[in-house]
Amino acid sequence: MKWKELEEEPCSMARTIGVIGDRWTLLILRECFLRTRRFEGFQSALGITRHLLAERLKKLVRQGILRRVPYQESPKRHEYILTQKGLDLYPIMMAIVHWGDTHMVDERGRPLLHQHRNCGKDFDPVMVCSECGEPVLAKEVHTHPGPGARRTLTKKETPEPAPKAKPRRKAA
Amino acid sequence: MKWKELEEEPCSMARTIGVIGDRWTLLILRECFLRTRRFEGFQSALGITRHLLAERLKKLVRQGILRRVPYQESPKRHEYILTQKGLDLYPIMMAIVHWGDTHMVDERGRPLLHQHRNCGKDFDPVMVCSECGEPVLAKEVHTHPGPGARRTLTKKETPEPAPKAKPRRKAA
DNA sequence: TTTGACAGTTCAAAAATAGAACTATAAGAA
DNA sequence: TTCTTATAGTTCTATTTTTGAACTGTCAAA
Repeated sequence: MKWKELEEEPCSMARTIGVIGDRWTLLILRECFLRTRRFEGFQSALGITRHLLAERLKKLVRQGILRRVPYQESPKRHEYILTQKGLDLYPIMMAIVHWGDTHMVDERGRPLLHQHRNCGKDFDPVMVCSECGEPVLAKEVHTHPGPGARRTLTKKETPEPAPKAKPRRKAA
Repeated sequence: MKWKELEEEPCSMARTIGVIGDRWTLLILRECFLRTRRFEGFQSALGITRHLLAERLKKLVRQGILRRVPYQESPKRHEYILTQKGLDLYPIMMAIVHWGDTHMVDERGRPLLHQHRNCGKDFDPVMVCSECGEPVLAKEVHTHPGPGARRTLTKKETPEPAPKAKPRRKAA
């Protein structure tokens, strides 16, 4: 599977991964949410090669996640600002940070805390159900095909020549 | 920055990205949540090369995200099961899917719907504040250093030789 | 005895990334 | 005027990753 194809898969996850699913892109987006806007800012914060940075920024602009906005004439210079589509990535970023906070911290504790202006407290993100408001656990979720479905992902196009599913081995 | 170093950054996001932040790993994890457990299952569902699949599975096992469990003797065979640490990735997966559902669907609609067993309805994941229960918007969040902080990310080790920040250009 | 399922491993070729240098514009300093 | 610095890239080669395809080994069933 080529990465271009990913974006055409009938799977919202594959499509999203096709857009933001690589390490540098995720780190660039983290910087965006930390208010970095300029080429040099990204480069020095991340240590990414200038070549790759230029390429990734272009892709994010093409995808409508960042907007390239002029901030100075002669020489013309631009900064990169999150669009609404980009801002909508926030729950993904927070979910990633929260998993790291839970499973990847050392004895010193969390590197970064998040304060919710609304209530003034440091918080964790909690994923709840839009319908009943309760926290969602993986085990409580059943997936089923929606209108845009076809197959779950690539699945070799061959229509399963002979699905004979006889148990042929003794169980352990 | 090498990828090994990423995991040692004082940033929960960088550390998490070091573990799951590549395209194939995310797709493998998606398959895990769709109940795929075996090597051949992953391989045929994703079209990933066997070489990379073996490598990625090994890494996920090393990281404690998957457990390699024997399901048959002679020949010995194993399947890959999500640990609790792995199950905790669910909010990340759901956040990714939800962004795709919002921004990457075609006219046909969503490929996959998620039903919450608790309330019986198809739902969207909503990120709320653990303290006040309200949905969290990026603009309402203020980040500040926690106990494990040092710097936000790599930041060239040089301590800013001369940070003279005089405005030297006319604004646009 | 041959075939097929399963879970990998091996190896050459192609693609992506790293690292470093180079280009260009313009302001300010010497 | 010339030199240096800031910013935002581009270009080039070397290294690393990923792909694609074939190969290995165990066992069961035909």
